[in-house]
Parts: sequence; C-alpha cells; structure tokens
Amino acid sequence: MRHSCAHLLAQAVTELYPGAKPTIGPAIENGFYYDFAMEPIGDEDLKTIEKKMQQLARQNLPVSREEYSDEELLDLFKTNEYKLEIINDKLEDGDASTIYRQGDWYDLCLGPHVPSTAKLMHSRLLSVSTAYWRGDQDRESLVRIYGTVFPDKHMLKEHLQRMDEAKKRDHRKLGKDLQLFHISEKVGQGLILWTPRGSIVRQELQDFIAQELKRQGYSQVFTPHIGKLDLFRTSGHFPYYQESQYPPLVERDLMKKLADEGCTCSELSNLMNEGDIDGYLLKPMNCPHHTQIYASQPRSYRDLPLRLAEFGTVYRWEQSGEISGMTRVRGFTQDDAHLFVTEEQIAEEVLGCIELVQIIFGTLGMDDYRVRVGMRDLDSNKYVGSDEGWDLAEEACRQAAISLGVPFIEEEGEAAFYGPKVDFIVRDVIGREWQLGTVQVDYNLPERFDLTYQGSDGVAHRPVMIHRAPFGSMERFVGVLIEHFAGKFPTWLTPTQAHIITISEKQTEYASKIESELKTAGIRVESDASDNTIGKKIRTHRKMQPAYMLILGEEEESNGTVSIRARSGAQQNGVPLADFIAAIQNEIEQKTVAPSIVSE
RNA sequence: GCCUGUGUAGCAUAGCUGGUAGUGCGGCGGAUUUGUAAUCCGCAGGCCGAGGGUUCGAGUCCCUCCGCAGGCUCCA
Repeated sequence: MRHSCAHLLAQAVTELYPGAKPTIGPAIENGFYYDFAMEPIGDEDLKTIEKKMQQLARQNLPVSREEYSDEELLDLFKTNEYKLEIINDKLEDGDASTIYRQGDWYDLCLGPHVPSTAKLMHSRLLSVSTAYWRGDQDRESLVRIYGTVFPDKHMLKEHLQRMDEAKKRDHRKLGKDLQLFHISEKVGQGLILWTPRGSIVRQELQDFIAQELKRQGYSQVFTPHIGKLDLFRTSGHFPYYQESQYPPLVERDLMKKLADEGCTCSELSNLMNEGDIDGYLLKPMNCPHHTQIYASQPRSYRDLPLRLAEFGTVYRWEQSGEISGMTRVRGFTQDDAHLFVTEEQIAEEVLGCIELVQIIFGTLGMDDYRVRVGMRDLDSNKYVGSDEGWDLAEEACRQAAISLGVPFIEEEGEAAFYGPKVDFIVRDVIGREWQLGTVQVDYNLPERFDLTYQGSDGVAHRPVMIHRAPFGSMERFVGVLIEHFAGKFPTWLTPTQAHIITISEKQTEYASKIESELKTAGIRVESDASDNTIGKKIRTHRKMQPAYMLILGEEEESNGTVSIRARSGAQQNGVPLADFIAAIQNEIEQKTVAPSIVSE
C-alpha cells in the first residue's frame, strides 16, 4: 500500500510537472518516498501535489499488471535514462520485469500493488529533500518527496499525532528547556557545553560505570588530549584519516622557520604527510595513548588481561551537515577502555564487556536496542591485518553475541578498519539509529606498536587489544537518554531530586530547615520561597521535572512533616521528613527507573 | 561537503504587496501571603544571525558568509 502510494505520488508529479522523470520510489517504515529528476520544489508545492493525488485517488483508477518483452520495456521508458539504467541492470542479472499501470500512467515495478487508487485516499506528504541518484555523491541530485499513507482517516491522524508527540521529546528541545547543555556559535559547531544540570546527569553516569569497572578489575588512567603525529602515523590514523581530523598543530619555532623559508600551506601539509616534520594531533581516539601505557613496562602473561579505562575526550572533524545536537558532535568523551589480552582470553573478555553494556541498559530500562556484529567486507581492501587474525576475531565476536542470548545480526562491511566489532544500536525519536555501546577486537594496533608479553614458555607473544565503550560517548548517550526518559530522569540521575514549595512566606524558615536537612542527607534540592501562588509555583517547577515536589504549609510545619507530590500529580500528605529521606535515599541507591515513593 | 528550507530580546512568537519593531512567558520593582497546572500593577530587555548591494527609505527584495532543521553522502 505504501509503495502503491509512491506510484500515485509519481503519477501526480509527472502530471503536474511534465519534465519530471521518476526514478525509484520504495516503501519505507511508516511511509514511502519517491525520487524525481526535476527542478527543485518547495514545501508549498507539496500541497498542490497532495491535492492532485487525492484527485487521482478519487477517480478510483484500476491498477493493472502487464508483462512486456525486454525490447518493449526499453522502448516504453526510452525518455527516462534512470529507468533505462535500472532495466539494463536487471537484464544483466537476467531478471524479468513487469510494469504496473493506473490510468494512462505506468511504472516499472515488480509489485504487488493495491487493486485501485481509491485505497489511497488517506495520504500525507511530509517533506521534500534531495538525494543522490543511487546514493552516489558524484551523480545527479534528485528531488525526494517523503509521504505516508493509511487505510483510513483515523489512523492517519493518529500517526501524525504520534509524530508530533515524539518531537516533543527531542533532546535538542528538552536539553534547552531543562538546561542540560548548550551549544554556542562562538565556541563552535558540534562542541557541547555541559551546563550544571546536565553535568550532574553525566557525572552520575560516570560514577555509576566507574563503580562497575572497579568491580571488574579495570585500572583508571588519564592521558592528554594531544599526541605527536608520529604516534598516529604508527597507529595508521595519520595521514589516512586526515579528512575526519582537525588539522595538526605545529610547534611555533618550526612554523616560523618554515615561514621564513617561504613554505606554503600545501608544502607544509606534504611535509607532514611524508613524516618530514612533526606536529601534534588532537586525539581522534584514545587507543594509541593507551598502547604506550601498556608499553611502559615489560609485561608477562601473568599481567594479562590488563584493562585500562579512561573517560577520554576525542575530537573528530565531522562533516558540517552531519552535526546534530548531542548525538553527532565534533568533540566527545568516550567511556573508553582498552583490554590487553592473550588470544585465549578474547572470548571471555569480550563477554565481560558485553555484560557491562547489558548492566547499563538494564539499569536504565533501555530494552529497545539491537545488536549488530560488524564483519569485514570481503571485497574491500580498506582493512589492515592478516586474514587469519580477522577470522579469529570475527569468530570471537560471533560467539560473544550468541552467548548474549538476544537476537543479533551480522553485517558485512560494518567492521572498523582494524577489527570486527559488536555494536549496540538504539533509535532516537525521529527513528534515526545511533550506535551507543561498542566492543571491538583488534589484532592490528598491538602489531603496529610492537606490543609484547612474555608467555609461560619464556617467549615473547603478541597481545590482542579489545576496545570497548559501553555508553559510546557521554554526549550521545545522554542525548539518547534524554529522549528515552522524555526528560523525566530516574531519581538518581535527575539534576534536582526534590523541589521545596512553600504555600506562603510564613513557611520560609521551615523550608530552609527542610532544605538543609535534605542537603545533609545528600539529596539534590531546590527551594522556592517566592510569593507566587502555590498553583503558579507548581506549574513552574513541573517544567524542570524534579522527581518530587515537597509542599510545605502551616499544617506540615506544625506537624514537622512534608507533603510529597510526584511527577504524575499523585500526592501523599503529612509524611514525616525522616521517612521521605529514607525512601528517596533508597530509591537513589536502588537506581529505580521510575520514581515510586508516592503510590498512584 | 551537497540539496531544500530557515534565523526577530533568555524562551515562544506577530510583523500583508519595502515606510525605520509589537505580544506572551521568564527577569527586575511594587502590591498581595495565597493549599496543588498562570494574582494584579509597573519597569527594563532587540545594531530583526553577520557583511555587502538595490532603494529617498530594508526585519521585509538581491548577493556572500555563518548558524540551525530535514534529507543525501560520511561516521576509523
């Protein structure tokens, strides 16, 4: 049905814009799109097209399937080079093809389709954008129109409402409303400024994972934000990934000397690429630094696994058009760790990493994720390392994913250039997928840095590295988390856990007494003793989504109690302060996903 | 990076075919002292993203750049 509606869209467009050439128009989740080779159109044009589609739908044109010979097909589409390309590709593969016809319009298609256009009355065009023909940046730019269609009016309306609801939990909007982070044009694109409230969320998450790491025998390390170019030449990141790095920093004296010699920018760049001069790179990842910690001492098999963990901030030059909120940024902090292990330890250690991801996702109630095992693309040569190493590493990842006990898919070509990986992927409110946690096996870097350990046989062996980041990056993770909770964080994560609201200024003193007792108990609290009405104060404070509001009036003051108001509006009056403190401390300690002190 | 949109005070917005900026929230001051989703009055906030151009005159039209949004491409 969605695909049929794409046909209807193409019919409408070709009737309205005679020069437009339809290319492809598949169904996608919740809708469809169709790409046209035509002059760019705007949002207003969508309405016109939409009207035309309704008109065509109302005509109740029967949709029929027709078969033609190859020559006839080529003749039918002779004015549309895109369709010809498709037909020729199909002929090469030996596939037959059919066309579907409605009215005097027809399209190359395998079907199936709805019997008549009357089934397509309830559609809506959503947006117009562009795409490259066959997804190739070097080929023609096409106009892509997105739309959706439902069997009846009611379902269409519901779907559109759902989309509106989803937009309300967009982390970019909530991040602003809840004052969690800020992006300043003056600082730069894709560079996140963590404001005090957002920093609390991040710090709580970091503390949480640090605790788990201690339990699993990790060692905490710290490394600087830059490193010599040579370090990254050895790792293989420079100059081959230059496109996605900030340009290198060159020492002042050297710069001056080169300038005096009349060196041009391109000469400088060449000198750096060839290794004739050195400089420093903002680190695009933490692994090279960690290899040097490993190499700082002779290692024995008894030292392994050596697990080095760091919340390491890295910088990558993402394309300007790809930067988005907190989920795609240019500077971010990975909850990174590198495990140096023997080959026999790979399976167990990969499993340990994956369990860590599961603990985190479980604690936060995130169950809507998928697992992807990224394998190499056998046809590509962008990978480094031996085939045997890759085979072993891929098998280790596969086995770890299997023992995970959740469905996973293997995808060719999704591996890192240095090794296969297991990724945890979640969706944001708009349906886009983001890679969060990742575990990657790497035979390559130990080789490049010539890392060794002495085995029980007294001979030097090569360790294997495992890269892993259960959150992925703090920025992306918190961004996704904001949407996951729609800003209503669990008590342990929420920036302000209790907001104190007084009914009149008579309770100001009582409020500050309660406030200081809560603070002493380690509760993050905010107090409002302004002279606004109680209704107004509740309205205002609700917006910041504290786990609880404590309402204080004459009654509470004389009894030494608090009245607790939950986010839902549910309330419990006259609770002794000590009881509330005990309850909220327990909730924080347990990391309860949904605040539940007040029963509904 | 490419395409299409878009950019008005901290936030949300009005401003038609060009005549030199309104409103709400928030903030500040005052009145009020309130029992669960907006008490009243007053005040201060804008080089209308930046720069250039057309014009007697530009928030409005044109160009360049920057940011943002949706896609595309990319994501070691």
